Amino acid sequence: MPELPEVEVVRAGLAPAVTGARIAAVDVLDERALTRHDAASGDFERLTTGAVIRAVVRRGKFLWLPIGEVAGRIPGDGRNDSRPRAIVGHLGMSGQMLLRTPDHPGDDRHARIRLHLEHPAHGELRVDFVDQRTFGSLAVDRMVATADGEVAGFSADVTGEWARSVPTQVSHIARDPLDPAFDDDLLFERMSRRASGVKRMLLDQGVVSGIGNIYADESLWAVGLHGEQPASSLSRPRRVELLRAVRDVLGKALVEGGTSFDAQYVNVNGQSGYFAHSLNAYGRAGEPCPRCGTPIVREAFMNRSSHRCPRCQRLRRRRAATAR
DNA sequence: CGACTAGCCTGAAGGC
DNA sequence: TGCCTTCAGGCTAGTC
Repeated sequence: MPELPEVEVVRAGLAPAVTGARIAAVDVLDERALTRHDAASGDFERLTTGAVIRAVVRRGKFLWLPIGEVAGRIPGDGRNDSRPRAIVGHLGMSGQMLLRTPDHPGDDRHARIRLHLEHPAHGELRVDFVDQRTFGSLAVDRMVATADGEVAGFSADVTGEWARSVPTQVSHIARDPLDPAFDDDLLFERMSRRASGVKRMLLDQGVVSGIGNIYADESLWAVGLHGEQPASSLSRPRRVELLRAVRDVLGKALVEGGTSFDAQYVNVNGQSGYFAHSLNAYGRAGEPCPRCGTPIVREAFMNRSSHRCPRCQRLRRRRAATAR
């Protein structure tokens, strides 16, 4: 469930608590949480233990924590590679980053990885990576300079030496629509070359990141577009409209998620339904469209579901294609 | 290169 | 009561 707004809530909650903290110890409780960690680069525990967390950064649905040296020691493999590293995290479907006190009972059935931290101001604390369905993961990764030279993602501090670097695992992920460096014209241009449906494109993290099934459906509902409408068939004004809707939907969800956020408990499971009460199409099959009253329909799409209003969101075929 | 799909995974919910 | 199927869906790797 976590899409851009939920991941940003996690980032914003985590950042003040862990920035500047030293990783005193690491418990890997389930190796499956390290599926994206390249074992050849070194042992996850060894690469992280002793490191200091410099920031918490997000691009789309990816989070990363740049880590640096502490007390004269550079955590690493000793191969004298000075490129900075980061702990990269993806929450997958059910991942959570739970901020806890060190004495919190360790009875979490789905706790996969624990980071025991020492913060100069806040003392000892713990970050538990909890993930029921194990689609999420943590990894240590090298950082590379961003292709456009701009700040890599969203964080409070954009002046650190890591600010214009992105983990290699995230380098192929496009910027998200709320990123100040997002290139609107580049997106519109790429749409011209997309014969596939506009929803498929919205979900392609290499084109525009941060959007999942929920906010894709909501954005398409907002502008009255059918998800199977070929991206290349949209006029420029329609593309502009769609991007504006995406930003609006993500932004509103962010505000709502942010207001219901409890700093002591970073929950991204969607259980508290950050945005659930303001959904217009997603998950509302059979219920009246808030705009026209026609029942919302649910349709199979890419091994999941699409929700749309059959009246407001019609497929508009080109005249040439339907000529009889 | 773009387009598209299988597979990864667990727990809740519904049918019989 | 209990077994079975379906559903949730982000991402990667692979084919065409």
